[in-house]
Amino acid sequence: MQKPSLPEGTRDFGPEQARKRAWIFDTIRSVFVKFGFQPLETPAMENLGTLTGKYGDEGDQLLFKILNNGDYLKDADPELLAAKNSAKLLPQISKRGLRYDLTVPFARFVVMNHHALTFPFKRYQIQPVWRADRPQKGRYREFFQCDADVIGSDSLLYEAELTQIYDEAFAKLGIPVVIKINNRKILYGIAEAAGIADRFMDMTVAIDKLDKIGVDGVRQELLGRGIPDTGVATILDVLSEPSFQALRPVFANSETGMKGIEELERVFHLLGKTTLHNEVRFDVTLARGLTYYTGCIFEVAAKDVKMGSIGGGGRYADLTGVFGMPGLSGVGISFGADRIYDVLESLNRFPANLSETVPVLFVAFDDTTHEFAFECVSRVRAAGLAAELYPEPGKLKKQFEYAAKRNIPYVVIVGETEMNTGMITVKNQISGEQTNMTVEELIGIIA
RNA sequence: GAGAUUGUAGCUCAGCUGGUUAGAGCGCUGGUUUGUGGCACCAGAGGUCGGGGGUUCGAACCCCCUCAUUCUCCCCA
Repeated sequence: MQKPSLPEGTRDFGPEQARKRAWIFDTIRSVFVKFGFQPLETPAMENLGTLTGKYGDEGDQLLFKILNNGDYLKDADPELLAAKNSAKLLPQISKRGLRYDLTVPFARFVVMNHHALTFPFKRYQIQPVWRADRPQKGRYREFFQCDADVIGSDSLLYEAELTQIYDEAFAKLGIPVVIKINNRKILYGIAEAAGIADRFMDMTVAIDKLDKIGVDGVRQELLGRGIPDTGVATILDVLSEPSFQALRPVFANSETGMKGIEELERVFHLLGKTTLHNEVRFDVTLARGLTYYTGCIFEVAAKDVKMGSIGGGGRYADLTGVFGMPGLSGVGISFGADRIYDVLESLNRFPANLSETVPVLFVAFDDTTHEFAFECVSRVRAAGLAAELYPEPGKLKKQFEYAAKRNIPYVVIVGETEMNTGMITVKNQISGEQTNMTVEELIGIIA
């Protein structure tokens, strides 16, 4: 007899948790639908070639690979095997992997189905993704993402609308957030102004850490990455600017940087015509790791809770290009459902009524009354309402304890008297009040 | 991949510098109540002390190995 356990970084979700999670998904989905996004589902596994090379070297490391079926070593190169060369051996023993995010499978889907799609194509997708990461606070190896992406339009309207979606969804979820916006073009402009356009990636990785390691930390990081003193000075100077408008003089010689400012200007202009519940803030230090972002980038942080970002996204000018279909611009956002769950739990913001299961439980004394109770419970269900009948007639104590543990607010007692008169005894579990009535009257109460 | 942390009953945890039959609270089962849950009281079940090896007269406690957890770095939702 072995002790059962779960793989590292995965979890079961009991009834209570599953209800709360369903509420999160339903809430987010309702906002997606309101903005005209259509549902999409893709397989848990993709061909490995679809996934590799999309998330950088580090991302490839974090992909879960699926071992081929059957005699998977049959075609393996003996030399590679002997040399224990895992990297080169991999394609010979694994041709599939678990999806790492929902964006790349979406791009794959669009390329495969572009003939049947109407552009701009707006889809939402709520499914688990897997990363072979080291689990820690707010980080799991299996977690759900809720994505909304538009592909086939470069209109900045969508940047504004996706911001609205974030704002509305988090308002509905009851989580106060800050929605941070930046633009990769602005980051590139800074790199150009600092004369280190070729070290763009190094720069973004470094300044992304500002709120974590401080100005001095960023300076060390930049210098450590081999960026010259003059460049570092320019970069640190820019980081203190709270407004993207102030960057205009810096971008005097950077066409890309100016374009970034114009894009943000347009997005904020549109957002200015609506009312938002949460703060939307330009943040020059927002960089985000994924390599394919080219325009606006988003990140959502919960206020008052120490947690990594609970949402992120951005514009990618050419995501489908790697699948042989260049020129399709896309923009999307993602909600981290598992972290949102953790935030709601620590904020104690889940709606109270989520713990209620069914409104009424029928209990009986013997086989005869049990059968009559079965008729009664069926009539309640026929009226479209949820109801349960305790499986065994007999001791009331046991049946009442069951009702209490299940948080069932009404218990109907069906005995000989009730059966003969048709007047069932209905007990309100919260007030303790007990009254006789017909099944129809009960239906009226719980409806 | 690197570092730290924790692992004792179903759950949360005590368990002294190594010393007899390893404890508590909650939960669970039965009873006080064969037409009434929460409260109270009574009784009871439940533990290879994560696993393996070692030191010792003696190990939950010390040492080594191993597995797992949680957290930090890297990176990310």
